[in-house]
This record gives sequence, C-alpha cells and structure tokens, in this order.
Amino acid sequence: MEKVILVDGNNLMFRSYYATAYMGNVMKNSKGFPTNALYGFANMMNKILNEESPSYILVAFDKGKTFRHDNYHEYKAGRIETPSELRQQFVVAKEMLDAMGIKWFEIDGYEADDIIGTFSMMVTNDDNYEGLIISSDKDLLQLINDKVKVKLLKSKDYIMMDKNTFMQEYGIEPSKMIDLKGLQGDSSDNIPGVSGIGEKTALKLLQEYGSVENIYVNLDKVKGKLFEKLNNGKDSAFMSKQLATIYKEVPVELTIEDILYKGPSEKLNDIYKELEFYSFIKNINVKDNVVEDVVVFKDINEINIKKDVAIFLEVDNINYHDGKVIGMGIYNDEISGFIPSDLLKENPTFLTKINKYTYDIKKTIVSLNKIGVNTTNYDFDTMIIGYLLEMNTKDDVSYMANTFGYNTEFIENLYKKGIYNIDEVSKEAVKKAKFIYETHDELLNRLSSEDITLYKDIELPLVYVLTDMELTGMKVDPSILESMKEEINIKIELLKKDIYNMAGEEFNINSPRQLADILYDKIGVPANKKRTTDKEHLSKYKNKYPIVDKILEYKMLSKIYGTYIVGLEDFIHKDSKIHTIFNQTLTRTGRLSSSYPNLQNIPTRYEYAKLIRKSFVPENDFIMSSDYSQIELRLLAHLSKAPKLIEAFKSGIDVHTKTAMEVFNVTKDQVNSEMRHQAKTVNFGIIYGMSGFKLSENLDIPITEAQEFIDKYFQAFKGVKEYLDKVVSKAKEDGYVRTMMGRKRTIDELNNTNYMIRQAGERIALNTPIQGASADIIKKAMIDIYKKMNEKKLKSKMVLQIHDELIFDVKKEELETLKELVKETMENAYKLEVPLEVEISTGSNWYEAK
DNA sequence: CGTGTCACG
DNA sequence: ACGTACGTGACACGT
Repeated sequence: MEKVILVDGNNLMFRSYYATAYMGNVMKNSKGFPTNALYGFANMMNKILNEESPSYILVAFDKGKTFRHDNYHEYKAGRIETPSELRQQFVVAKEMLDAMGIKWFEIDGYEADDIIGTFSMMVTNDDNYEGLIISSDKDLLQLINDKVKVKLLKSKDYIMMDKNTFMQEYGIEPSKMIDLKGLQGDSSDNIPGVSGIGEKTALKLLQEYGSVENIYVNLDKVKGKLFEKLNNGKDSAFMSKQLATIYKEVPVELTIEDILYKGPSEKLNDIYKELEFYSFIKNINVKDNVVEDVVVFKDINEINIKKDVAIFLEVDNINYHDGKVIGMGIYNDEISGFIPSDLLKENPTFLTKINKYTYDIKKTIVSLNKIGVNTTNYDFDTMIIGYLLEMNTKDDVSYMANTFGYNTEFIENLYKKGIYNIDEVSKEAVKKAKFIYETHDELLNRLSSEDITLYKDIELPLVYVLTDMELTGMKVDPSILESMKEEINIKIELLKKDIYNMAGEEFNINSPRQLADILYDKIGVPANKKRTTDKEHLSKYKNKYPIVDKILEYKMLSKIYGTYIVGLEDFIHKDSKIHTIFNQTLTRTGRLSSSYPNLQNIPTRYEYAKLIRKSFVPENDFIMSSDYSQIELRLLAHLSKAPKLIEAFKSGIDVHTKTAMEVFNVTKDQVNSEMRHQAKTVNFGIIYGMSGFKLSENLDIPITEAQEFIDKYFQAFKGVKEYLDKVVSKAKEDGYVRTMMGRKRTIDELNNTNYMIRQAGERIALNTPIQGASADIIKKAMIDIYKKMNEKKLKSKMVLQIHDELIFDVKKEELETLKELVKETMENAYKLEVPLEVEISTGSNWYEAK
C-alpha cells in the first residue's frame, strides 16, 4: 500500500508562528520580512519527508468563512484576528510548497479539516492506499479508522494515534469524537457543548449509550443534576456535534494521483536564500560553503602571502584571556590555509606586514600577544561593521557567518571541554576566513550607503584603545579580598543561625521560593502581589520583623561574597591582574559592556560593599578616576534646546536644585535635601520616559502628585516635551532612531500590536539618542586621550571605562600632566550648547579615588 | 536554560 | 484590567 500524507497546513503555520513569537517579537530576514512561521513550517515539512518518505502528500489550508459560520454565528468567535505578520507568511508557504514539489489545496467555504476529511475518505475506500494525517488538532482524530492514522503533534514530539491507541485512551470509537465534542464542547472553536459537562462525564455517557442521539433517546434513564444539564443543553448538544463534524465531501475535483510527491526544484534554493534559511540550503546543496584543499602549513617558509588576506584566529574559549590559541585560518583568492599555533609563534612576517581583515581585531591581537606574537596592520573588522549594520554580532563569528550562508560551527560545538579535532578546526577556521574575505566588499558597500564615519572615526580607532586596556588589565591585591572573605564568612554563618532560629527551621535563604514560604506563610510578613522577596519590598518591613533585617543583611553579604570575592578571585591572572573583555558590539545603544568579569558593576553605592574597591590597586602609583558630571542631562539640554535647561548648565547651578526650584516653586535657599532628591528622580525619569505611576512608586507619593511634578517639569523646561515627542513621532515614521553621531537603532516594538510593547518602544526611542550620544562622546574622548598619551609617551595607562567615567593607573610624576590632559580632552570631546564638565579624583587604590 | 535577584551607569 | 524607567552581567536556584 502506498502512503498518503495529509497535512493540516493552517495548524502547522499557526503553531510555528506562536511558538516563536515571544512578546510579539518575530524572527525576520534582513529585509524585515517575518519568517518565524515559515522557518518552523519548512522544518516540519522537511522532517515529514524524511521520516515518512511519502508517495503522496497534500497540504490543506482554510479559506474564507465556512458553512459552519452560516449555521452558527458564534463559531470561532473570540479568536483574535490572524496577525498580519503571520498572514504574509502564508503566501510564501504556498510558494515554498510548490518549489518543494508538494501539492497544496484550499477551497472557499471549507476548512483544512474538511479537505483532509475528503481525502481520508478516498484513502479509506481504496485498497491501494493508507493514510497519515499530521496536525496538533485533536478534532482530526475523528477521521481515524483501520487505514488512517493521525500523527498528533505535541510541543516537542508527537503521539502516533491509530484506532487501537485511540480506543485505549478514550474508550470509544474514533468516529465518536464528534459526540464527545457535542457534549464537552471546544472552547478554542467556541463550540458550546452541554454546559456543565466535561470530558470525564461525556466519555462515561458515550461508553454507556454510544452517541448523542442515543443519550437523548434514553434520557429518562439519567437521574438528578446530570439529567437537568442534558435536558437544558439538548439543542446545543446536537448543534455542537454538527459543528464538530468534519465534512467529507468537499468538491475537490482532485484524485490521489494528483497529489503525487514530485520532489524539490531549483527554485526552492532561491526561496530559502530569500528567507535566509541557510541551514536548509545545506541539506540540498552544500557546495557553496565547503572549503577544499586547505593547506596546513608545516614550515614558516611555506607561508608566502603577497596581498590582502582574511584571517581567523581559533581560540578555544569565548573568554580569550583564558583560552588557548589553536591556530589561524587564512584566505584570499590565492591561498586557503591553516597555520597551527606553534608556527604562529615563529612570527610569520605577514602578521605585521600584510593588510589583514578579520572578525574581532581586538581578540586577535590580544590572543596573539598572549603567546608572544606581535601583530599589526588591520583595517577591516567584520564584527564591528556587522554591529553598525545592526546584524547578529555576538562574541562568536558563527552567528553572523551563518546568516550569510557560511555554515560554520559554533565555538561550543567545536571545543568541548578543551577537546577538539584539529582537522575539523582547521577547516572551520578557513571557512570563517573565507566568509570574512568574501563578504568584505559587500559589507563595506552596505556601510558606505549608511554612514561610514562612525566606523572610521570612532569604532575602529577605539578597537586599539580597548585592546591596550584589556592587555594592561587592573592590578588586584588578593590579600584584601582574602581578609574580607574571612570576615564575611563568619558574619554569614552567624546570620544563617539567627535566621534559622527565628524561622524555626533550616531552609535555603538563597531560594526565593523557600524564602517566600517562610516569610509570608510562616512569619506573616505582608507579601506583595507577586510574593517577591527582593530588597525593595523587604525594606518596608525593616525594624518591624527582626528576621527581615537579618535577611537583608544576609542578602547583601552573600552577594558580595559570591560575585565580588569568590567571583573576582577566579579571574586574577598570574600577573596579579584582572583582564576583562570589553564587548564593543553588544549593546543596542552604543555603550560598551564588560565581562569575564564585569568590571563595570563593582560596588559603589553602599559603604560596606564599596570596600571591595580597596583591592583594586595601581600597578604604578595612583588610581585616577575622571567622570562626566550629568552628561545625559546635558545632552537633553543640548538636544532639546530647552532655554531654561541650557541656562541652568551654563550658570553652573546644580541641576537637581534648579529642577527642585522650578517644580516646587521655591527659591534656591528653600530647597532641602528631600526636595532635591525628588527633583533628581524626576530628572532621571524624564530621560527614561517614566510614567506618573512609576514616579509615585519611586517617591512614595500619590500618583496625582507625581503626575503634577512631571507636568510642572515640562512647563518649567519648555522645549523638553516638544523635543521628546518629536523624537518619538519621527521614530514611528522611520522605524529607527539615530544619535548625533549617526549611530542607528531600529525599534521594531513601535509597530507591535501589543500596547505595552509599543509603549516600551516609545521609551526606547526617546532614551536611545541620549544614552547613545553619551556613549559616542566618551568613546571619542577615549580615542583622543589615548592618542595624546602616546604622543607624550606617558607610562600611565587607561584601564577602565564605566559609561561616563574613565579609570587610569597613573605614574606619580605624570599625575598633574595626566589630570589636565584627561579633563581637557573629555570636556572638549564634542561641542555642545552647554559645557561638558569633568570631575577628577585620585587615590592609592580604587576606593580612595572617589 | 529560564527566572529572580542584585550589582553598576 | 493590565503594567508601568533606559542600558548592562553574574550568581543561585530549580525544572
């Protein structure tokens, strides 16, 4: 018998769409066309073809309102409209099926179910065929018989349902599924059934009486409540059964022979390419991304590179400060080779002489430096350009390479716990170099059509600044961490004992679940709606419940212990330094981020935790910290041109005090610390697009009062609201925002159907030009400072950037020079309508330098 | 591997 | 009725 596959196309597309449409964010190709449903759909179709090797296959779709709507207007009522992002994908799904050589069918007035029902009858009535239906919709189970099975899709796998398994599970014949639906109803299709009857009762009735009709013939045998329910729901039961019945005589004018599986045509490749489904292309044709004839160099004299070359350095760890260099893939139109690590150590000349393209210049220079190899002459960084073009540039090149059709292995698959296959690694390395080489022109073109100055003037020069900072690192005195560790250990043990005593039992304080149970159920501390156990909520019950005080202290200490003592110790290298990685291509605003470890969130707000900073000591003589004062508010003044705000910054008055004067209608002398604090919160809130609700929560005042503050702020600083509104409306028009220096951020959220997500999009739109401009400015300052320090041949080093702050490790005799140089350079990094001000402080360690 | 929490600007 | 301020990274828990 030949196998006939009947696929519920609507069902597959909806499943795929909703499975991946998190928070309304949908996977798209680079042209912005949504592809998430198609990806899942294509994946599933390929799987079916592989697993079932069908002779005949049909994909059925819904079309138009069905006869069921005519009979019952409420049919499928309450369903939300198909999102346009899904509707668009249906069109392509059908083109894809054509290219796959799979017949699809739809007919006005019928659902996919009815088409499947019709074909399953053809299968049933012809001894030459057996049928398999594919869907996650249980309705289709009614079509099961001796010759037709259903592959019922679950979230991850599936259940194969044939007549036997169905009867085992339900205890009735598959054809009685419609009677079950008649009684039980189906909320997803808005089929009412009999009110008050669920699956259990319905099955019991059907096992006894066989069908809806027969139940009502024997209704007098049913007693009590159940009788009443059935009696009241009689009409509904019959109608529901009818609605649930799949129609098996759709005028399809097709025969089984018309749905013969023909196999894919060339066009399928084009469709996959358009959708950027490169992993599927691999299944059809792997020719375009294999590398052949990789030369593995054995002798330094074999390496003879004469022109621009793409290189990719294989390091076995994302944290390259801690990784092992395996070797380097090189590629241009003359050479395709791999240089093992040992040969690199002999310093082949091209590393300093030939122009090189790579993905992540910083990683390459740092990693080679660690094995004693000096390398220069880079002018192209695929990672940085990808970032500026808003592509998927994570720390691993493979994310970006794969979107270009170069299917390279991800680092975690290539190196498993330090184990790797050198043949595989060398091939992958060359493939990555090939990707870098072959996309060079295209990426440069794309960047030029956008704006290349950000790349040339900021990001690329910054690479070398950050490289130097990472290599320099920050010196740490482990004995200071060690003594804190001992002290905290003792304190934590005592606190634990106290907490267990007060709770009357031992439990895991670090587990939010367990902590909530103890606090809210056992002790009786008032919980909030979500029963969170965070500091913010618990602080309200300080001094009221002694256990809360202890827990807050415990939380603080265990954070310091885990993240800032044990956590940092793991990253101290043999040179007694911590070398972080500055991620230059991660944030959506243009800021840097720091990892392994994160040195941008070392404690500073609370005195005890701040002591951690004492362990960061200079390699030279002093730690110097220089930070921009209120750079984001100054940028707001500059961008909005609000006269009062500009005036405030020009006059040099403290901006929070000025805000308090305006909002509270008082003179400078009347502003007290509480008023200043409230004004400060308002100031930051404005930059983030804060609502009256959140402000009221933050300041613990009524919403109306909070809203008044905001209104008064906008009245006082005329121009700010107008500016922010303009940014948002422009962003809605364009779909993106830009910073002063041209950095672009597309904001998909602005067009989301979900109100909350749209609102979030608006806040992103108004915040990004400010946060992003601030990031651009400090980057510019870093480049200028680095250049001047080199010109002056200073021995002091820039070691850290924390968004609006730079940290230096300073030689005593250079202190005054550097102070002046840094202040001057930062303040003049970019010309604004208001002055930029920088504050500098120094000390014998990081703690003292503040 | 996602969630809660907390550290920073 | 809902949820509510932008941008990050690390650790611990629990499924």
